[in-house]
Amino acid sequence: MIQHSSPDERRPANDGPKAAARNRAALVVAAREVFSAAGLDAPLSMIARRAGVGQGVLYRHFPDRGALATAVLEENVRQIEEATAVEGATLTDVLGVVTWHAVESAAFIGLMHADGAGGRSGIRAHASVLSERVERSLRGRLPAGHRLGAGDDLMLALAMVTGAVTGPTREERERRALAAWRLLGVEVGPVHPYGG
Amino acid sequence: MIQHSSPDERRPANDGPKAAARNRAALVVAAREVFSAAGLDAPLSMIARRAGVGQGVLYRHFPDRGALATAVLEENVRQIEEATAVEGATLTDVLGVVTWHAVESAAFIGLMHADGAGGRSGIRAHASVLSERVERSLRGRLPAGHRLGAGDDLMLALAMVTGAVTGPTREERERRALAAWRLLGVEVGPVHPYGG
Amino acid sequence: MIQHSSPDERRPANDGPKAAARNRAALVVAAREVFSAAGLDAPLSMIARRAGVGQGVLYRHFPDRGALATAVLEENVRQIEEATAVEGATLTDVLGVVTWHAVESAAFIGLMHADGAGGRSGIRAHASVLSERVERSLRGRLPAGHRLGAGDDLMLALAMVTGAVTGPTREERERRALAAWRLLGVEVGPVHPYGG
Amino acid sequence: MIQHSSPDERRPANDGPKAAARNRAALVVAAREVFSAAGLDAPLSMIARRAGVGQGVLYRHFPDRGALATAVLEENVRQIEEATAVEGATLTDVLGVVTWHAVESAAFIGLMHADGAGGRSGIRAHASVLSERVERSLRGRLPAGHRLGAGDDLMLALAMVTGAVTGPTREERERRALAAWRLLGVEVGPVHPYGG
DNA sequence: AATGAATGAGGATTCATTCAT
DNA sequence: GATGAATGAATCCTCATTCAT
Repeated sequence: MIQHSSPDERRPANDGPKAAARNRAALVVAAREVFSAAGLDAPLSMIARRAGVGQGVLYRHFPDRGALATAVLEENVRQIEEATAVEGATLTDVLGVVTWHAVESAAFIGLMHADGAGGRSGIRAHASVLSERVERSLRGRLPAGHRLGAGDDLMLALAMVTGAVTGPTREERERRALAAWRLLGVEVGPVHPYGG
Repeated sequence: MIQHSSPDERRPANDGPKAAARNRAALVVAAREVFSAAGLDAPLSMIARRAGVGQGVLYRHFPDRGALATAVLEENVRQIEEATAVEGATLTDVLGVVTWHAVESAAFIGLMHADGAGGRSGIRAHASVLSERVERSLRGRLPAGHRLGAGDDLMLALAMVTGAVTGPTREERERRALAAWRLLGVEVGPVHPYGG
Repeated sequence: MIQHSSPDERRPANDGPKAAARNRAALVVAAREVFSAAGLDAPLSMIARRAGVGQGVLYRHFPDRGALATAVLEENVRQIEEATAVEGATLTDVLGVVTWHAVESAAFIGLMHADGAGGRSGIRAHASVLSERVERSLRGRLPAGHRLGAGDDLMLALAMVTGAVTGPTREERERRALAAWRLLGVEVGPVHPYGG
Repeated sequence: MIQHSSPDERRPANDGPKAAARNRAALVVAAREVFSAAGLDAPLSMIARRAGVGQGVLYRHFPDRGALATAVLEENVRQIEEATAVEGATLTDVLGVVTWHAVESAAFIGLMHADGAGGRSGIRAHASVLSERVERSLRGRLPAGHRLGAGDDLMLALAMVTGAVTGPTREERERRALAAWRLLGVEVGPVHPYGG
């Protein structure tokens, strides 16, 4: 057992427990950015640094990489559900929000549909639950007789669009996402973060 | 100086230059399998082991991970081009071959279209060349007035299909690939490795 | 995936495969010393450094801490068995060797008898096998009617002696070991590493 | 400056100074259990949690791990002294109590005799004082001419017995302790926590 | 030309300790 | 006086890469 002490070395501010919620949120934001920029394998230390917290805080809030990734997806889904809940929202409107998230979280939104090779099954498990929540949101706004109404076509189309979303810049990714929807003959509303 | 080496230390046979080509091929095969099973981040040592060669041989043939990944894609492309060269091949036939490779190399075929964030730009650079070769092959068999004839639609569609290819088993992945093509209204021939 | 390269930075000598056996032995020696001085929880990096090898070498030879500890015990047992095999060796002689190892590996020889709380069960499992080998060695030299001949008394006595072996210096530990045997009324020969 | 604190953030009751003594006692009990179950290296946070207090409280009462371990031993010694103080107590009676503690605190009672390598010298220092108190207690009840009367034999025997106390269950440990005393030819009374 | 051991940097993870509330 | 979140150093462990043989 080695003691880690060095009791006098100045210590950065400790904002106390009040910071907890703020830190968690900062971590989710940082994770979205870092995962998006550096891939799902990005060093967790990079995320902690970007969030302005110590490594320990990251681990306190998220026991592992999967929990962090899941939290980002969870946040995406929450916003999609909010958009869906808006009075009079159409499928077109909701797809705009979904597309925004696909574009923004490009690097790993695909996980929501992936369940295959490559380990990471912890993420996948929860992702499939999230996927169902997205499907429920979309299906609730799907007009009768819509061309994506049959079988799995709705989520398959979403997987196709997110799969096609690549490119170095946000603009390029959005361009590709819209082109993909067009190819599927599906109308998409303005690409927004949420509600509206 | 003291003689340390004793001539009996067994050492695997050195088959001379003949082995070189065989080793290279074994590495590409092993890489396809390992990347597919364990993701693009799989340890290179795992690939060397699976190929039955030492680590050094891997480095002799492929200076870095990207070169290896590229070699796998290169091989895919070569087979697609062969299929295209067959007298009387239709777009439908060629798409069957393309789809086979998409299904088989699911884990990283997406790289062919990706050029964005996430490092690995070495792979991306060459991948884009390969992508163009695939496009040339397909476009040569594209009937006038085909719905994917305009702009980037052809490669976008391919990106969409490969993006939708997920799932733990080969069968599931093939099912999804075919469903994706169907949703795009494109006919696909039998899903084969190459020509025929 | 992050590359760890820095291909020019001078690299310490690599003596090649020939060093493998030497390294393994150096690690066992270093482990005995370090475990003995700093306890079973000593940083493995300290052992690697003391052995003059990189961390990776340690892990190549011993996948985990338990394997290393076991290797030290294994070596102890081997020497005890050698001492037993000497023509005409008496219990008294063998106990001298056993005592030497108890004194030398004080910090963790106790593991050979411990099987209780505190995790580390990987070590314990193998240790119990080693313990049996020691018992077999001793029992083979146990005169009929010896006071430790009944039941578990032989190994219990050994546990008692090793349990009593404490102290900062080798001399102090040997003094205590001999005092403990005396208290048990058992004669012990000269305290030697092995054979004779 | 903006008011961040909202008065509704629930905060566990602060029972005032009265709680201090209760907390200290709870910590000692928790420490005995945790050290016993998880070893002397168990995380301090685990002890605080088991005691039902915050980490800070642990540090208020015990500045470091050693202080906590010492407190547990101190408590053991106090009980042994109480047992000794009983009118008419014999060595046999007192050894019963001593044995109970040896069995109960198996994991670290050995510290009382250890003073050697392996750091933790803070604990050792105080432990040696405690060791002397135990010795005084026992010696006061040692009949003239007892076989453990000479030199250090009394404490050596105790070290031997505690060193032999291993095993996963309390029963197994007690069995071994009694067998060890028997092997030393020393009679031991009923194994009890304290006095009587 | 091949083998596979060695190096060591980098990322993951755990706790001891402090401190705002 | 108590709580428990935050910090960050230390340790673990894994490979990419080199190189003696």
